[in-house]
Amino acid sequence: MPNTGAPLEVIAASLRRERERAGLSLSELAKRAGIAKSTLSQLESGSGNPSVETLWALGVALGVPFSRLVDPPTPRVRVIRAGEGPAIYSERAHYTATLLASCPPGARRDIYVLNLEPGAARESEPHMPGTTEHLVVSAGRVLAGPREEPVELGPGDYLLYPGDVPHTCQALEPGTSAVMVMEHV
Amino acid sequence: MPNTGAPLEVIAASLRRERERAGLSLSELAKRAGIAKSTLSQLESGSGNPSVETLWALGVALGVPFSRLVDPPTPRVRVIRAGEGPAIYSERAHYTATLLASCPPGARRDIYVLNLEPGAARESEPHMPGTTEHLVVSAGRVLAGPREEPVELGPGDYLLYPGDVPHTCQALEPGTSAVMVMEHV
DNA sequence: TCCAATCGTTCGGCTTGACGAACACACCGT
DNA sequence: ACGGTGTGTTCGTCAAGCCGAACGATTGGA
Repeated sequence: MPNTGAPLEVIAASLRRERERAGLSLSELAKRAGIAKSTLSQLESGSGNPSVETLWALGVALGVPFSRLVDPPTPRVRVIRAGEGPAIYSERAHYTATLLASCPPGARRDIYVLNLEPGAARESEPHMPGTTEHLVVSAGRVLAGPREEPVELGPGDYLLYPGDVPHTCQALEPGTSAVMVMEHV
Repeated sequence: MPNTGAPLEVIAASLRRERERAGLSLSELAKRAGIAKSTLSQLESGSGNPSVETLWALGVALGVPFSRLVDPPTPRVRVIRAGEGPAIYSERAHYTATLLASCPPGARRDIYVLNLEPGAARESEPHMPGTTEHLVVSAGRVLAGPREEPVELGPGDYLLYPGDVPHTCQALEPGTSAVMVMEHV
């Protein structure tokens, strides 16, 4: 469920936050971005519906990526011990996925720790279009990737593959574990 | 270097790409998004400078996050074997960071594999404001986190901490390795 | 005290994005 | 052949974003 919240208030808040963090005055930022300071004033006050070019110029002048202005910020510190955290089991494939960092507003990726045992492969149907998966093996050996062209990986190996096509993930040794970053770009 | 390329052509291309992927006609999408199809037509043709509300409505109707429309897409499959790939060394701290997936347009995260040996801690100065770091330990033990409140982690443990304040990372056992996701939200 | 500079706000104007209707075109069933 | 429905386009009108200037408020120095 992307696009949470009303964009205009978020933009207003983000704009003011980023500007103050940069230590710029409203006038100074407006000058650097090449827009009228009246425009910026109205934007920060929540009134107004900026065009993309205006927002873009502000993002450049602030030195922050565009999306920082339209998505709210993120939390602070968190620890999830091994074995803790929300886990997803699959008895069919001896498969455990622990969700470490779900996709909060402002991010577009999930981070999992996978614990796999040899046996039936975990066959995944396509996810949301545009998804890509990053896999880094911590221990053991896995056979993973697109269903037509899987790749065998060992400890330290890294694999990038599209998540919006059928793909597979299978342990080749006991005690296999890996880190997966699922990206919803 | 955020915000590459002119936004309007990117938006035009993204809009058409996402619409065709969703199997929607221009008229149908316009109706679902609650905007005039003439507006959408001009947007996809590259002319026009849409307001945020317009783009937002289109993002919702397409079921894609806002930023997908303003940033270009991503590649396909890649493998980086353990020991390969661009590595960053630090003889002071017995520290090796291998960049697996840099931050291409469309993504806002870097993925590293860290190989650490006990010794001097790696002290990091703050990165770009808004950066957060995710750390998953593969083997060994590490002491990492904000400089004032570091956390000790073992295999499978996960840690989230802000990257825009001073932080540290130190191996407590030989042969320590971890996966780090540096996020530039 | 007074002046100058900077802050952020508010007020007419010009420009432009968004809308709806009309348009040409392609396809399908009658 | 002929309506009928779908596509995506172009045109004129209206509303709104953006701009520049003027404004009151605050600060610091002469």
